[in-house]
Amino acid sequence: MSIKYDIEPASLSVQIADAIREAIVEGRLKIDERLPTEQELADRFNVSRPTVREALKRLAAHNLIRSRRGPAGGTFVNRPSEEEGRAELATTAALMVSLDVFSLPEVAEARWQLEQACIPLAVANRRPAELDTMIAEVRRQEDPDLSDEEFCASDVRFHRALVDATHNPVLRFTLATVIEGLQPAVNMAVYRFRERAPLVDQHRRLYEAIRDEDVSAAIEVLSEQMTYLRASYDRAQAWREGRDQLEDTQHLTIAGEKETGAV
Amino acid sequence: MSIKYDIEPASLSVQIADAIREAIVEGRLKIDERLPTEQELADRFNVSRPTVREALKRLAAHNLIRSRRGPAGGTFVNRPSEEEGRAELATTAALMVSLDVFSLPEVAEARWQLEQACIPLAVANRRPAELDTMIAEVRRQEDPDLSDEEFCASDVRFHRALVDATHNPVLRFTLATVIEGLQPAVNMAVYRFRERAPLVDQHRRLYEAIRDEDVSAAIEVLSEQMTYLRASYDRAQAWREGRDQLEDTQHLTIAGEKETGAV
DNA sequence: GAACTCTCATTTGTCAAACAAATAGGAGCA
DNA sequence: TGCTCCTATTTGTTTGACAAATGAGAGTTC
Repeated sequence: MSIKYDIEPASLSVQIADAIREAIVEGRLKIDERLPTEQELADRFNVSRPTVREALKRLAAHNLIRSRRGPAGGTFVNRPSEEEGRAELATTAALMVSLDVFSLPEVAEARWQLEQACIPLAVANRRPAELDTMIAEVRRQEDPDLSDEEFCASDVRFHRALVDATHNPVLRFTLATVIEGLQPAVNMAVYRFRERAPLVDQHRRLYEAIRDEDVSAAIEVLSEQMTYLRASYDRAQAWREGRDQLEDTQHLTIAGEKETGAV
Repeated sequence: MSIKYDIEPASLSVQIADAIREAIVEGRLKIDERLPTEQELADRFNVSRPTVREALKRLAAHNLIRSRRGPAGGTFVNRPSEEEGRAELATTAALMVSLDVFSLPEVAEARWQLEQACIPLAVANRRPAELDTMIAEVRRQEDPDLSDEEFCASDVRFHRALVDATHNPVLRFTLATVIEGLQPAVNMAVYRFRERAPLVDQHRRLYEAIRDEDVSAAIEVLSEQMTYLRASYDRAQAWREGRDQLEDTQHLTIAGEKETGAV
């Protein structure tokens, strides 16, 4: 299969997208610089405008470019922000776990090890802002009226604050995969199979350990939480596999498939 | 800025892409299932075929779909593979470091902590295959005739084998960001500022520690390597910042911008 | 009857020309 | 000077068409 991709040339829109992408990565197109107009690009590459537009949409899908209409408009090179990159990592990861590429216990083990790796730096570099966020989320999680969705979201924010406390952008970036991508999807898959109280208690103790600069205590709490979660994950994973047996063959209906009318 | 995105509706191609993406994620479109033809989609969404195609290209950019021509052709939902997901993470990360979103010392610190996190699992789960790969790469790195590019590539393969040894797909997936994305770019940025011999020696001792199931020794070697690299990174970072001062304003020339002739 | 070749219908890939919509800048005017 | 309106530019979208790939079936030959 991969051989086929080598011998037969990629479609024109792919070639053009790659060429522009390369120009951006190598710095020939600088950040915030304006690209030629679509018509000019079409002329230069000897293709039609729709083909150029397909290429640009490929790049836009990765947030490499932005477009504006009007005389001062055009297509511009986007400055890659850490935030947008994190979002892309997160959606990629969420897709994979939602389509069962990863099993829940695997996610649990990975998250455990990765968050553990953050503890020493978090203890060393944490600032009041992150501590405030953590304890605020703990208090929110203690509210029994909190919806399941909000509890899961708060859980994610708590763990993100832990990673933020390292004050290392690369760690924050990399762990977006598990914290903002995998964990939300996992949370929604398992929230029926666990209790809130133990988690909140663990969060509070984790906060206290970070606050008191006690690395080993923090690691201990984290291990405890992951041991607890692993049991829930096992139950949820079993349920997931059972569910797959009797999945109903839903007919294809794509959302938004209707009269858009006001075109 | 974000407000603007909320009030003004996204372009049609974005709306359609999101709708189809949602259908995939929610399972209404199953893996390897065939989507309606482009003309059918255009009719259903009440848009033209080029608009549908732009939407499909957005999804294709994320490897969510594939297309084939012919009677049995069409557009199909891709099974997301761990490998493709890793590639996407890696390219995203490589883009960010090549455009100076991250500083080299930050990358060093993150990589150190993250690889450390892999050591316990690697020691517990390593198999002969990974050990063989590691020692093979060490031997290759000892060859003084090896080109700089090949040495850097071997370095990446060695560290990837370390992560592979954990036999945890989520860890392998997540660390692709640093191992396959950041590290190659960093290597090319710093290879002039370090010696090979210490690195190869460290790699050999790291291999031996993993082989002998000695966690603390492995972590020790890793710390040593990161301490050594940090100095190189600092020098390279200083050079990078100096280079930015006098960057020449290259004129825009996009590669492949020529007569494609055989269209 | 089996196997081979050829034609054909289907579907994506690409092109061409046009209109719609947004918008910045300038002409005209008070 | 400052306001309004017009206009040119550029992306967004439509329509219609042709090119290229390719699987399936008809027809032919052994």
